[in-house]
Amino acid sequence: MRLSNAFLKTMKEVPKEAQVVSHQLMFRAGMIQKLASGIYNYLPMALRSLRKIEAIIREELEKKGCQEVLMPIVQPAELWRESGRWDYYGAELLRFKDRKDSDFCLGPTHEEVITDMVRKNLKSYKQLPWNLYQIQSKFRDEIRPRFGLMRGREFIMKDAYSFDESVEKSMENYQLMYEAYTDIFNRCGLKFKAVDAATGAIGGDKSHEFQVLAESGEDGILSCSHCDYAANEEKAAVKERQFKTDSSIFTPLEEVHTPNQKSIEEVTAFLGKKPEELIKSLVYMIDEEAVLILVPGNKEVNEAKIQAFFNANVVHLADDKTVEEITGAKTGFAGPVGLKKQIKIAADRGIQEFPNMICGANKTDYHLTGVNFERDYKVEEMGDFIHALPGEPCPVCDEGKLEEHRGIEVGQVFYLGTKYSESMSCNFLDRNGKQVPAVMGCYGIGVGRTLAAAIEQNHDEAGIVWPMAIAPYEVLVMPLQLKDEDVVNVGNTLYKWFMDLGIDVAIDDRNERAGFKFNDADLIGYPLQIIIGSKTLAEGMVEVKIRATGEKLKIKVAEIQDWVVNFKKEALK
RNA sequence: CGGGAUGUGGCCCAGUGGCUAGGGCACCUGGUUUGGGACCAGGGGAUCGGAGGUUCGAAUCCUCUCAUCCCGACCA
Repeated sequence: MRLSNAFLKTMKEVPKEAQVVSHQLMFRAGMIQKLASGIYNYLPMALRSLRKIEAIIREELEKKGCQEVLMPIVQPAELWRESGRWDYYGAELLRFKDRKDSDFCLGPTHEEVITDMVRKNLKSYKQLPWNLYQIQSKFRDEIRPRFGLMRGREFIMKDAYSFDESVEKSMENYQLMYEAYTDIFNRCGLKFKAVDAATGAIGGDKSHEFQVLAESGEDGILSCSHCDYAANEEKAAVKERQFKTDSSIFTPLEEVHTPNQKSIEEVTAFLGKKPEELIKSLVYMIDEEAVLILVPGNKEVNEAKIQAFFNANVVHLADDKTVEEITGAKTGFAGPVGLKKQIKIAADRGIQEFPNMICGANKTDYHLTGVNFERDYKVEEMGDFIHALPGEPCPVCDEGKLEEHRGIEVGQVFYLGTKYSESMSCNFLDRNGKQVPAVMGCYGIGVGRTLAAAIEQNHDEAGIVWPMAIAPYEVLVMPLQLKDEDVVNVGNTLYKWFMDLGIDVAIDDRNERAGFKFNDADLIGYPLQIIIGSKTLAEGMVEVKIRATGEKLKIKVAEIQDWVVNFKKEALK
C-alpha cells in the first residue's frame, strides 16, 4: 500500500469522547470512526488487523476440528420464544417487526439459531461431536456503550457451539476450546489469564473467561498469590470455614426500638455495634419466587452467585410493596425471625461467625438483638452469597491471599449442558437407540475487543506498538528524500521485494518531511521501519528501526531481505 | 433508568445580548524549507445539534427536544 494514496488520515489531537488509550490511538491512527454511539466504521488499517486476528482464530479452531458456518444477524422471534429468552433477555435484545408485523430481533448471540440449525440435521450419535463456529457481527443494545471498540453495541464476535453425546464428551470439547483460546491469545501477543467465571444470561454452569490484564479493564479479577486459582470478582469463592457454636454465651432475644434507623450504618451507629454483628436481610425475587437472603452486615450480596445457586434466569431485589407484604414492616426492618409471610430463607455461611446478632424485627422501627442461628431461626439453604474481597484467604489453597487485578474479557468458554437442546428439542438417538438431547457448550471471542485489548497492552507515548502477528502492516518502507532518485528507486525496489516475499508492507511515498513521517510511523506502530536516507544509502546501507525497542540498525541493502524475513520469523515464534 | 457534563467547519477550542462568528490543527494554491509532527503569503469550508419562544437585535436568555460523554445501576 502506498501511503500517498491511502484511505488514511492520522491526527495529533483526539476527540474528547475518547477516554481510553486504545480508543484514542485507534482514532488518531485513522483506524476507526464512530457512526453512532457504540457503532463504528472500521477503516483499512483496523480491518487488516481484525482480519489477522480472525485468521489466527480460524487456524486454531480448525486444528481442533471446528467447522465454520455463517448464520443471519436477523433472527425470528419464534426461536427466542421457544428457548424462553424472548421474555427475559431484556432491552439489550433489539427487537423489531417486518412488514407483515412479525417479530424479529438482531442477534446478540446465536444459541437459538444454531440449535435450530443442528436439530434439523442431527439424527444419530454417530454424527457427533460437532463444533460449529462463525465470525460475524453481533448487536447488543447496551445501556452504556463505552471505550470505543471495548464495549460497542455492534461488534465482531467469533462464536462457537459444540454438540456432544454426553457430558464427558462435552467436557473434552470444552478442554479443546480452552486450549485453542490459550493458543489464539498467545499468538496475538497478549498477556492474559483464564479465570473462573459466572455464566449470566447465557446459562449453563461451568465457564472460564480469558482476561487480558490491563489497568483500563472493566472487570475485576481475584487471583491467588500462591496457587493458580483465579476468578472473576463476581465468581470468586469465599473460603469455607468451620464455625463453633457456644450456646452458653447466647443472650435472650430482645426487641429494641430503632426509630427510622434503616441502613446498616444507621443501625450500627445507633446501637453502638459493628457492621459484622448485623444480619443484612434482603428480599430477592429469584425468577418468580421471593426468597429472604441473609448475609453478614459488613458484606455485599453477590447476585451472580445467587443466580447460579438457584439456577435462576433472573434475580433482582423485590420492590418495596412486596417487601412490606412479606415482612409486615417497611423496608429496612426485615429479618429472619417472625416474618409475616413465610418464604424461603437462604443464608450466607458467614452469618454463623458471631453469636448474638442484630437483625430487623419485621416491625417498622424495631430491631432484634441476641439473634442466634438455629435457636431463633432456621434457613433452607446455606451457601456462598457474598462478594469475595482482595486480601481474603484463597478458597483453594491454604497459603495464598486473593489479589486484585483489572482485566478485559476477550473470550469466554461455557459448558451449557442441555439448557437449549432440551427447550428446543435438539435430540438424537444414542447408542441404546434412545432419544436424548445434545450436550452443548458455547465459546465466544470478541474480535474487536481483542484488537482494543492488544493496544491497551502494547503502546507507548508515541503510539501503538503492534505485536507482529496482528500488525496491519509488518514493514513500512520510508524513503526520506524524494528528490534523490536513488532513495526513491531503492524505496520502490524494497517495497516490491518485500511484497514478493509475502511481507505485509507499506511505503511512505508522501512528500512530507522526515519528522512527520517518523511520528506517523510510530503512531501507527509498524513493527519495522526501513528508513532510506541519502547519506546512509551512499554507504550502501539502509536503517531499520524496531518499533518495540526503539533500536536503530544499519543494514546493507543487499542483506535487508534476509534480515527482515528472519526478524519476522523470530517475532512470530 | 438515576446523577453529572457537553454540543460552535473534519479534530481541539475561544466567543455569555450588539458590526460580516474567531483561533490552532487539518485541507487547497504559490514560494522557501527538508533526519523527529517546518515557515511565509493567499484561499476554501459553519444555516453555532434541532424546534419553538423572548427581544429592535440571540451562538449567547427561556422552553421543549435530539445527540454525545463520564459515574452508577445493568450487561457476553
